[in-house]
Amino acid sequence: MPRTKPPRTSEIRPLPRAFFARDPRKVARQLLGKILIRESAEIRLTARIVEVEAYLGEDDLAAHAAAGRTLRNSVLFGPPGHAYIYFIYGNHYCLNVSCEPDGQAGSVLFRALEPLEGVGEMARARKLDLGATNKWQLTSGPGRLCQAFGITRSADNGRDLTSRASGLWIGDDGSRPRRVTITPRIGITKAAQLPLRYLLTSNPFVSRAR
DNA sequence: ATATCGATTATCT
DNA sequence: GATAATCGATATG
Repeated sequence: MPRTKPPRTSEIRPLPRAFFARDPRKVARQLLGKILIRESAEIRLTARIVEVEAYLGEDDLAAHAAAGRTLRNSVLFGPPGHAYIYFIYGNHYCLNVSCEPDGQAGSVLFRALEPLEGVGEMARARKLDLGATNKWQLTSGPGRLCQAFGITRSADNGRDLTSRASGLWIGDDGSRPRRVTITPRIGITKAAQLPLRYLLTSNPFVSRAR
């Protein structure tokens, strides 16, 4: 059955750290249908994860971990379940969650969300006039969803996404995706053929192929 | 409808 | 100095 109404807060439980201490491909697949939550005294934003990509360890030439550990990518090599945020093209932030056990690199990139709660706030953050027709523009892309959620590297890199207390976390409301499509990753030049992009089949909130 | 391009900066060669 | 896990705008069919 379609989920048109937002889940109740009490029904959403944080994903445990063990969920992320695995192969990014498995984490990516299972993150579909989960919920990204930003909450504070002033704001509550929730959105369902509808599109992600897996980035593997140092053997994955498309991954930031490919060149080994640096100051920028150190979160990738740390404990699982933490936010790795990077700045790209002089304009945009992108959000990953670290995977694999501590010491081993790997992550999942958040590419698109389906907005649930706080749509007005997201539109304000995106500087968009919200109409029924353009709701998908809020969070259909890795840069867009970060802007909608106010995610920046300085504020959020390294944040623990398994803790409600962190104010940015990933929850499970018990829903299970109906059908999943797997395609090559988008926007990369190296290892571009690997099928590591996971999305909810026919979901209108996924990003458009570029 | 698709194609191309400029913005703007952290990071790496 | 070149590149980049992008986006939004403009040009063209």
